[in-house]
Amino acid sequence: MTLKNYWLMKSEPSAFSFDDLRKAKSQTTSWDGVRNYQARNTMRDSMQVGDGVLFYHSNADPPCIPGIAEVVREGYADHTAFDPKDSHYDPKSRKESPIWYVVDIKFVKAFKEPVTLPKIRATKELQKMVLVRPGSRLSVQPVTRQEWEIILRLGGIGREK
DNA sequence: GCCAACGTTGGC
DNA sequence: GCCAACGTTGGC
Repeated sequence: MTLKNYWLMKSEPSAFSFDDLRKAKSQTTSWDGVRNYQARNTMRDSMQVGDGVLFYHSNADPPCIPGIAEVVREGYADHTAFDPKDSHYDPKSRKESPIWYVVDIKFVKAFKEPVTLPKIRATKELQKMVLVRPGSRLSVQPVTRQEWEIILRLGGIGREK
């Protein structure tokens, strides 16, 4: 048995919001368009079905985590890289040797109260989150189990399952 | 809208 | 392999 891991994934709500995920077909989406190698590696190599995901709204006012999702499909090729008409098209990525990967995530639950970035910054136990590390811009990043539980408590969900 | 910090690109 | 220039991210 493998232990469940936790992650945080950033999205600009104007591009794709947590509510978009809730309303999506099967409440599921493929996390496409990521063009950063570190984030790619995380999705390709580390994220597993059942892992918990904090959905983060960047460039929002205030930036916040509105709720949680879960990984429902592990890393596979990002098809948007193959499509010349797609804004994320990358001619260097070929179907026989893809460069970019996605995972699928599914809506799990909205927080009673979104956990805002100022709230996270003000919470002592969350000072070491990758999210608030100075200079960190990673769009897919690891979250510790402790951080996960604190965020859920702040969001009003409490202990999950 | 500004701009600092970061990642990538490409000339040499 | 260095590093300047450029594009992007994302908080404010």
